[in-house]
Amino acid sequence: MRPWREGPGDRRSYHHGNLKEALIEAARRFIAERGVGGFTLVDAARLVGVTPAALYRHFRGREALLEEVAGRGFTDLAERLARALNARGTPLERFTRMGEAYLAFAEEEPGYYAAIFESRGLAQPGEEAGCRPSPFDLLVEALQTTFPDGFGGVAPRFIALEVWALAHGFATLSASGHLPKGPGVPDKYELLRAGVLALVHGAAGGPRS
Amino acid sequence: MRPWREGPGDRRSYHHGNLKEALIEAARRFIAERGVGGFTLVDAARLVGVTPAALYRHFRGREALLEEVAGRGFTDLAERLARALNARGTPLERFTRMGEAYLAFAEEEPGYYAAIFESRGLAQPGEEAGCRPSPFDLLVEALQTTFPDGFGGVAPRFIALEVWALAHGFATLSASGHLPKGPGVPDKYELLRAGVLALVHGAAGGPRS
DNA sequence: TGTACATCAGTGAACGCGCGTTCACTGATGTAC
DNA sequence: TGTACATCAGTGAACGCGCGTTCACTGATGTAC
Repeated sequence: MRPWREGPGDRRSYHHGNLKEALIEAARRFIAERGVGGFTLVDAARLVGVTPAALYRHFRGREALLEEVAGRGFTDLAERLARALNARGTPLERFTRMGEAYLAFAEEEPGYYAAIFESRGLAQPGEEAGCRPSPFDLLVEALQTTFPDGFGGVAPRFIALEVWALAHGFATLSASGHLPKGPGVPDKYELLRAGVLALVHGAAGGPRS
Repeated sequence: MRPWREGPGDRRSYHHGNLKEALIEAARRFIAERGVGGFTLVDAARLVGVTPAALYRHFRGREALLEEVAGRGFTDLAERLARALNARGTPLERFTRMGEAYLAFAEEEPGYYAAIFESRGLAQPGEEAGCRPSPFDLLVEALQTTFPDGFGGVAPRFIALEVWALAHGFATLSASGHLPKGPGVPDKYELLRAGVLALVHGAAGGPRS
């Protein structure tokens, strides 16, 4: 976490040149370390090598910066999911990789992940129509194309909520360190894969005994 | 949220008499409203009708109070789960009620729920042996007695992690308002019930097609 | 029952700190001529 | 190419605020005699 510009003797210029992006990046890192509540404008400005007041040239305030971070995270997540879904492989393989991409995003970008759920959530892509599909929409779509025979009369949105809750559960439990770890213990990727298959097939078949 | 003792003219006595309990109660409420990070000693003291300094007669500091709240929540949750598990009904009914009790706890006691996951988690009942079983232990035990035939070679702890992640996912998504609500939409209780059944049977049977 | 006194749970004032935000300012940039 | 000037992105000092924590204190309680 080296500041963009070093100490006062070392600054490249009076103008930063890329301050808005640098502040968003700093916020993302601090939220990852300390959570949304622990994030502070003063820290972000210091990391970037700028006075706290400089921030107000680019954002209306703390809340606006957080919203911007959440927006970036939202877009990033949607892109990752879409990429996994559109990759090579059988529909089931691609669907499985989408789940892995979700967990990987939460693990690699905990700042984004926290910011997203603090503000907007996963469902609303934007107010106006014509936007890119939201992560949740992508999940519903993926379920429909991966399992064209349906789920025994159960709505895809219902299954999507199950899958999403499971993935979110593993993501948050893992982030807070509450998931057991070790050599013989299955990790969250394995757990999610098995769980999603069970949810998908269990819904179609119902109880067996 | 009326203070325990009203304004200065109205105080029952110089000594509060029940300050420790009252502070824990106040903390629980404030954490429920604003999260662990948003909880403040000053607010808790004010709600109870006492100087912030009075708190230090009963707790070493903010962190100690939070730990106490987490401990209460941990015990309360374990009791609720055990009660659901030991009630009348078939094993499956009791197991189902345990899941409902978990969601109800997270909904009715969001302060406890947040405090638990901020500090200790669900698994460790205490350092020394001979403690009451933790909520997670209860879940594993319930799975074993409810499904004595096992899960097709899958370890009960594996299934327990799946079920727990699903329940935690619904609990947190619901708490942050990210679960769709409405007349025709299934609520989290219904979702959890269906999901748990799918997880349990899906694990035993594997993919069907 | 009444008095002296130790114990202890509160008070209230003060502290140092870091926060988000504001303001008048100044240094750098880039455009017009 | 050189100069004047408008624009704008930063500075730095200051603000009011609420926080957690400390300290010497004081009022209430309960016990010993």
